[in-house]
Order: sequence, then structure tokens, then C-alpha cells
Amino acid sequence: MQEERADAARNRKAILEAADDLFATSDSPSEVSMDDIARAAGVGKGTLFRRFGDRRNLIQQVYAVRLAPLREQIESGPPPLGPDTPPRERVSAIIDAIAVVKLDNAHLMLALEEGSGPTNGLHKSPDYVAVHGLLRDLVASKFGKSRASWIAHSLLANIRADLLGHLVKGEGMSHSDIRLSLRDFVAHTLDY
Amino acid sequence: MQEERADAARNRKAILEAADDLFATSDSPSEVSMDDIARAAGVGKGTLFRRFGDRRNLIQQVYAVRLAPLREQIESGPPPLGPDTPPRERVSAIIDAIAVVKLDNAHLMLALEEGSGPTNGLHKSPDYVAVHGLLRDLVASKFGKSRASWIAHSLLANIRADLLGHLVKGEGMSHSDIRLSLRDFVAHTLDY
DNA sequence: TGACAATCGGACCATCGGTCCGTATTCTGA
DNA sequence: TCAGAATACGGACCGATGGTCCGATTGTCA
Repeated sequence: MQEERADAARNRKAILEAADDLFATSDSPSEVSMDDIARAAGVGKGTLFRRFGDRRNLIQQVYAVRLAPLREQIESGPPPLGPDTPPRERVSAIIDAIAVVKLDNAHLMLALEEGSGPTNGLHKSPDYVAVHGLLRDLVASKFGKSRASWIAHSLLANIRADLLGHLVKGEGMSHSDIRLSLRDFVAHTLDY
Repeated sequence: MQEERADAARNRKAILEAADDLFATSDSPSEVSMDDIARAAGVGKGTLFRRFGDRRNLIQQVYAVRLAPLREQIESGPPPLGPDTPPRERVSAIIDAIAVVKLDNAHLMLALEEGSGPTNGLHKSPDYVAVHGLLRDLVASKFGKSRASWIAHSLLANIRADLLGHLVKGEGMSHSDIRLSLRDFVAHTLDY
């Protein structure tokens, strides 16, 4: 892999920032077109697509930036998110942390989960697979292996972006209401 | 409201059938265009859109037809789905029945939930609201009122079309595997 | 049967994601 | 420092899609 040219790097950054900003300030992610992003970034459309391939990938990159801190915390941070945490607490902390990120970045997360498209696949995305796998392993000792997988899916289903968005905008729940209810639910799911 | 003209009625039926068939036989709902449906129904595009307004509504109508039997069972059928059923069992039966419908009509259900679009809203669709409300009321006596709402969302989150689709196609679970796991989960959620 | 209203149908439109290629910029190494 | 190769740029362009419009057609009712 060659070194990235200076203008290329500059443009990549500009695109990422423009996209992040546009998604964050628009009502619905689908209202943000690739042309919009290119224009906002002061870049040609060709550049945008050469860098990121397609819309889905661009969204994922933006998402990855926002998610990096959490990912790092989980992979190698201190308790309660890091590896040196008893499974039960760690699962709870991870679910809560993901919920917080999604609540704080509702727009982006919606864009990602909405990405659907033909060859759909929230459940096939690397991020989902990774966190599902982690959760599954964490609860596997307590529940059976197959049950563990189900439980992991179930926990994640409760913090899908559109559901959280509905709870906030449609039912007027506050972020802390949601986190509290979620905590109860997780506790009830994990503790016999 | 005037009587519907004969040709109008005929065309509505043709469109509904064509759409149902196309969604059922295509891999991904988004591969089925409105032109495809119009052509398959032997009808002009204008007719299609005058009858159904937009894509989302058409899909919902098709969905409504498929769902009618279940809806009727729940509203006025015999136990375990109908009103003369103890809440606990009724909830369980309803969740199972919905799961079965979704598993049997994966394509259509995907089309519906994917419908997303700008003014998104699985959680705002009449069907979701109705079933959520029913479940909420059914569990309200046992749990608090606000917890009841959360639990209803949670139960429904576990039987979302894309999740079920992933379990089948991505993890190779059989329909009965899924129903069994789901039964366990519902039981665990509802029984202390 | 005639005449009016409702319906039909497909050409047409705007927009979107994505591609292409002539031009401009950056890098290299002598 | 500079020339030439390599790479990136950008916007015109493309095919497809959801949705609209309006002259032609068909059903209805007296």
C-alpha cells in the first residue's frame, strides 16, 4: 500500500467531517444525498466515490470514527467496560454504553441501520457481529451456548436506533428514563 | 364515498395480487420496482399510484391482506389468541403467532420494515401501534404501566423481520428452533 | 343510446447513487 | 530545481426509480 497523497488525505478528512455534520443536522438520513455531502465538503462527486466506494461504506466510516472511543474502552479499557470486569457487569455496562452512544448520535445510527438496501444486513455488519459475539461469549457460561446467542440478539434488539428514537421522539422518554428501564430489563434478562 | 367502478375494483385486485406475488418470489423487496408491479398487474403506472398513493402504502395494503386472518383471530377469535384468554397465555400466543406469520412471509415483512424512507416509522405504523398497545395493556396488570410499555416493545423487538431473517438465513436456525427459543424468552420475560 | 364523469395508461419529470475520463496536482529522483 | 510519471480531481453523464400529468378510454345511468 502506497502512501496517501496530501490532497487525498485532506479530502478524505473534509468528506468525513461534512458527512458527519450533515447527518447530524438533518432530520432524516435519507434526506442527505451524496451530492450534498460532496458539495458540503467542497469536493467533486467522483472524489467522494473513489474514496469511499459507496454510500453504505461512507456511513460506516463516519460511524467508525464516532464509535472508536467506545470500541477502545471495551477492547482494552478499565472496568466496567474493559476485559477486567466480571461478565455480568460488563454486559450491563456495554449495553448501557452502546445505548448512550446511539442516543447521543441518533441521526448517524439511524443512517447506518437504515442503510438496508438490497444486500441488506445490520446483522451482517462487522460491528454487529463483533458485539454480538462478545456478548454471546460473556453470557455463555451462565446460559447454554445457543441460548447465549439468542440473549445477545435480544439485548441488542432493545437498543436499536429506531426503537430508541421512537422512545425519545414518539413517547417522550428522557435519556435517563430509557437507561433506567434498560438497566432493569438487562438485569431481569441476565439474573434468574 | 361513491361506489367503486368495476374496472377500478378489478385493477385494485390485480395489483394487490401481482405485488404479493412479486414480493414473495424476489430475493429482496427493494428489487421489486413499482414499474414491475404495474407491468405484472397489466396496468398502467398511473393507475397503480392513483389507487395506492405511494409505495409504502401499497406494501401496507398487501401486508394487511396477509395479516387479516391473524388480526381477526386476535380481535374476536377463540383462545389462545382471542379475548377470552388469560393475559399471560394470550401474550405468549400472540407473539408466537406473529413470529409464524413473519417467518412464513419473510419477503413481505422485510419489505414493510425496510420501507423506512424519509418519514420513517415502523414504530408509528398503525399495526405496530395497535399490537404494542394490546400487549402493553395485557401485561400492565402484572408490571407497572411504564414497564409494561417497555416490555411490549421488547417482545416485539425480538420478532422483527430482519432479525428473524438473519436467524434463519444467517445462523441456520429452523422455524421450530426459533419458536422454541422465543417461547423461552417470552416466558422468562413474563414470569418472575 | 348518448353524454358525462371517473378511470386508465404510459410518456414524462426530478432525483439519486454511481461511473468515466480529460485535466490538474502531487510526488520523485537526478 | 525541474521534468515527467503517477495519482487524484471533479463534474458531465448514465440508468433506474418513485411519482405526476393529461389526453384517450371506459363504465354508468337516464
